[in-house]
Amino acid sequence: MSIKELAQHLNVSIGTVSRALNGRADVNPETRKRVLAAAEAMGYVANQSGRSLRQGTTNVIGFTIETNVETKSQGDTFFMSVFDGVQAVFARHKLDLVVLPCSSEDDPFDHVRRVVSRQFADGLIISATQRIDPRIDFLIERGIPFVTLGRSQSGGEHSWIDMDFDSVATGAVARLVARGHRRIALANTASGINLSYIFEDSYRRALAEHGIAYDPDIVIRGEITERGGYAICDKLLALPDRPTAVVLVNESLAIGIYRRLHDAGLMPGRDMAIIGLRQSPQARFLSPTLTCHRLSLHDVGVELAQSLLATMPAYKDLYPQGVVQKIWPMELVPGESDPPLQP
Amino acid sequence: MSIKELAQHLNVSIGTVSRALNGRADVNPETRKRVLAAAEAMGYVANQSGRSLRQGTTNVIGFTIETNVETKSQGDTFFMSVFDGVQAVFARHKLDLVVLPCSSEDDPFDHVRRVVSRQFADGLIISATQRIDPRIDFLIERGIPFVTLGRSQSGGEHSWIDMDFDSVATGAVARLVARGHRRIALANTASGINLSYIFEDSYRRALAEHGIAYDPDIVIRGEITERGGYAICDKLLALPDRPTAVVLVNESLAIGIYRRLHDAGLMPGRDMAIIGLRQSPQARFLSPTLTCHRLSLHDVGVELAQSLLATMPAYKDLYPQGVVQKIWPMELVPGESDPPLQP
DNA sequence: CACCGCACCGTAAACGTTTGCGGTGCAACG
DNA sequence: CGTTGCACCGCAAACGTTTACGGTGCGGTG
Repeated sequence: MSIKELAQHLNVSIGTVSRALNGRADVNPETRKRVLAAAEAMGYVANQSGRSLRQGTTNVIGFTIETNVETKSQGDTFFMSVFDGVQAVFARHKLDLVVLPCSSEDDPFDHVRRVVSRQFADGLIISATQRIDPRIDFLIERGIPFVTLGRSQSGGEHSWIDMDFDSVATGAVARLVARGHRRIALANTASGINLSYIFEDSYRRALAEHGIAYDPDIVIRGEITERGGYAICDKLLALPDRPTAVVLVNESLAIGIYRRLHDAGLMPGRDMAIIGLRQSPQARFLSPTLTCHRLSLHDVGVELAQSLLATMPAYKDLYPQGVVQKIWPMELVPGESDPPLQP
Repeated sequence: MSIKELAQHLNVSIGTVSRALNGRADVNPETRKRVLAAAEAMGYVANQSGRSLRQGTTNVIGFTIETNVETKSQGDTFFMSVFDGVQAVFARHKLDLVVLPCSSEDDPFDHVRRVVSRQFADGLIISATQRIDPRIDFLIERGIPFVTLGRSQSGGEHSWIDMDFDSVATGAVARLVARGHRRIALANTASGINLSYIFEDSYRRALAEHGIAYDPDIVIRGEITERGGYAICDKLLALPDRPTAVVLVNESLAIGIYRRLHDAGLMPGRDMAIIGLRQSPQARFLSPTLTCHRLSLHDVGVELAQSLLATMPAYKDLYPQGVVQKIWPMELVPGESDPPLQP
């Protein structure tokens, strides 16, 4: 079912059919109606390869994720919610979202290079940014429109959306200090993801502001999974001078930490104050409830999509915001896991 | 950087370049080496649109998922593991996996139709199969190679992989009966997903085998989320003749059920026996530990990929298994959540 | 009546590949 | 030396679009 068949069925030239379908001006309204009707009836839809060969554009946006659940995971419904927001925007422009998973055996840089050379997409959304991320320099050099979900120190000016981990870390420390805590641990991720640096820097700055000395012994890095949380809590409990509170870089850790405390006959909150990151469905159902932070991932997705379009020449007029670098606010949701310290 | 530039840089015809790169026989080993070296050096890689326009093939496999987290979908971690297995197979054949998320505002059938008409992929993996699933008939009619993750009653013969929910349901009932339970509830999903029918049928059959009457009051359907679990448990606790055990169609429910029991001053296991479905990271860290079922999602992904290739003409010789319809075993992992009933 | 402008449409080139076909040159064979 | 076979390579068509360009016919204007 090619445009040629459709054309000779209608007794017009293929040029006219193409113009009619693409909404060009110089075509008789009457014939346009005929063409549209016939296309609908015969189920014609333009071949994507032919079209993109001619126009050099695919109408596809790629979203890279990493399938390494152990170290990079963001929680169980994180990406699904973001995708939903992204699609809400793209649907209005007849753009299709495709997710390009980078397998755990593959290198993220190689992955992006392959994606680019295969010309899958007109634009890319990159997640899990590293502190030094060669993908960013590469994409800038190649002139591929892209946005990252997460900041980086790499490369030149580019659009990114990130969450306000700075405020979360400093706010959590301040809140714990106000509640009498002085020995505040940090549970961080061991991966090179930029978030881990931002989070730890802010944590250290907040400690300094409250006149608390930084103690590397209570900054533990590990897998940001339930199992990782268990292991991290294990190490904290083994310390001679046990911390009274811990700030988490990821809410999945909370599950494991709760479990480890229970196994030691201790009670989360009372025996160790805990502040988690994002209000995930699981964290919401912990007992005692986890103090964490509200965040609309759907809206993050919307913002990602709009920022990407703003960098694409074809959509510049519709989204004139230019380069956007936005830190998304996270609002603290008080729970029962960080009560005032009992002397 | 087209094949033409590469060719005139090498002083050969584009045909020769193409043949050299594609490993055809009738090309001088010496020139092939030159071509490969030059392609590598100049960073040439064949334009996908041109190639697929000519050959009618994209070397891409699509995997549809639904981002409607509330009702249908498994979470991120479920699919990430599956993707990883799928890619392990595809990588050997230079096939690329792209994930095609169906937004929560979109209809899954329309989504698949758009995917097909856009000619994104040479083959498809379809998840979240409905009991009656028009996508299956559509794909068969169009002759698109595909596999489904999940059975269905629709359409003709096609390949599918599914998990052994039958054995899980009957095994769970049998185990609970052996431990003294007679009043066994079922927490099911309210969506039209085929799994819910299979699960409930098996549950009813198992009850009958043990001479227990089916009671619709203790079969509760709702969202398969933590919140859904809370609501379902709410209903169970409100019943005049409270069940002593509950079988779950999804392990996320367990989190909410545990929470609801705690809120009522009850203890999971002791006051209500619980058997979950899959051994997820969250479920593993519940306390008391959840009795559930082990399952290698990576292997499911591998099987999905192989079964799909078996239906594609180009790979038939490598994967000669034909139509495969496989029920994947799930092995019970005993936990503390279903102890013998105390009289 | 001659001319112009305009609305509409057909023609054909171009996008980057792959591949069947034919052609060249060389070695081997009779 | 003539013929054949073979290894290798160039030529050009084809895939399905989009789009610049030119052409036709018509109504309107001078």
